[in-house]
Amino acid sequence: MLFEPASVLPETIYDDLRASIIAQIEVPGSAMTESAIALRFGVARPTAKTAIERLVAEGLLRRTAHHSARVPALSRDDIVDLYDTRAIIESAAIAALCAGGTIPAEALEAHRALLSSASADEPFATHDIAFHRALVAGQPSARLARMHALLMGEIELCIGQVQANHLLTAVDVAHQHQGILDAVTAGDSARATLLTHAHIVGSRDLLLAHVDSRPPTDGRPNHG
Amino acid sequence: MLFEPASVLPETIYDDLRASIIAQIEVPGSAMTESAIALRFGVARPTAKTAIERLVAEGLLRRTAHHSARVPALSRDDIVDLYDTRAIIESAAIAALCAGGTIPAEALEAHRALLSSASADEPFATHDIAFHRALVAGQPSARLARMHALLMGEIELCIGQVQANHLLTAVDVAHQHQGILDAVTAGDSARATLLTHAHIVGSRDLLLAHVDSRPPTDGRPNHG
DNA sequence: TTGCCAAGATTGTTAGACAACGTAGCATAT
DNA sequence: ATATGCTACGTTGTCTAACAATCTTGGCAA
Repeated sequence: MLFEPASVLPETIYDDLRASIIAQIEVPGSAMTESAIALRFGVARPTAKTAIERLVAEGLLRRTAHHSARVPALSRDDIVDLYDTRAIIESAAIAALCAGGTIPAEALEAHRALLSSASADEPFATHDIAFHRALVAGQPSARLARMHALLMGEIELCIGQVQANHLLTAVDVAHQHQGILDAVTAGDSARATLLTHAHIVGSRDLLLAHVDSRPPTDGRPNHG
Repeated sequence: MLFEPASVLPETIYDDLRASIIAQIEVPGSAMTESAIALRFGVARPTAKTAIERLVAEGLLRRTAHHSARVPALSRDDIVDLYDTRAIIESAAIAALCAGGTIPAEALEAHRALLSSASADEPFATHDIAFHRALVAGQPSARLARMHALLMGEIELCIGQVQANHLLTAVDVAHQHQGILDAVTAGDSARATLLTHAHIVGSRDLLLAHVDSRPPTDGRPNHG
């Protein structure tokens, strides 16, 4: 993903598990043992192991030595940290993109897809994420793109919640995206940075308000 | 490192190889095959493989499918990208540190060690790096610290060169560090951010001037 | 109730093997 | 002599099977 898809078989398992986690088919806290994954996909345990290790490296699973990997339940602090760091990285990336002044084709495509899913009232999280990924990928710094990719795994967990609970509509998101695109096209770096920051912090606050309104399903915040 | 040392044996190999690469015992371009590493450390090939994969993830090795991992020769563009991204991340981290207003104990310790190596005219790159790592680690955002750790692997490659060629003295570095510490202690976020940025960009420019003054060992800039 | 011990579960590590892929060198044809 | 295609080798990708080390859990005894 960041560098090379080293292999295809673990890649398949990785993709499948990743989708399961983000779609919250695997509830937070549930354990994923190497053996179980291996059995489920009909592969050897080491193969399942590499897939799990990739998800751990990406922050989508957590584990300690000799313990099963578990789907993390993001705390309020995690969400704040995640979005704030993302705002730093992505604002810098948009600023770098302004220097070039051209919008990547993939970003425009994702933007159109988002608009069409808005009128069809379909799930739009995928297109939202694709848009942001494309913008950052189109900017010249490879390291900044790498940082962003590392963050987006966990961010997808959050965006999935934003969409599932209808905290934002596709129209809202598309409108904010349009503003960013306009600023970049105009070469207005300050405005583009500001809008990007506001876009991200806005999503963060909506998600936080939602989390605060409904305390965690389990009443043990100080555990393990 | 970032999350958990999953295992001890690959960790040992990883540490050893990492040190070899940063000390430039392994010259850029040299190949490291899985079998060779396995033989050298007396372990199975998969064990060597995991160590190599960690180094690849950190940017200290590069490889493509069915090719040996190779120590990268950082290009001029790589150096610029690396330092500029580092400036973004680390400036943000120092700003976050100012909110707390307290200097981590490890940072002070590294600072003292740097001063003492200045008077003894010893290698100081280790303490320089430890100082920056400690400052970022002492700041509250776990994700920002993760980004920084990912960057520091390749940065160490550069700092090794700065020291080997005496582009900066330990006294210079310590003086700049002192300024950053003072600004953080005073809670002057703007000044701390500015000094951090200048410190990093200054190192970058020294290294670039050095690289420009002596063209690459091999006369093929447009290759691969 | 508390502490200890043993069994089960899980991961860490290894050995060995075969398959897939890339490269270099050789043989052949022009 | 040169260019082209093929073959053999080196390297990584992936798998199976097994043993070792470690953590947790349950039962038993004081």
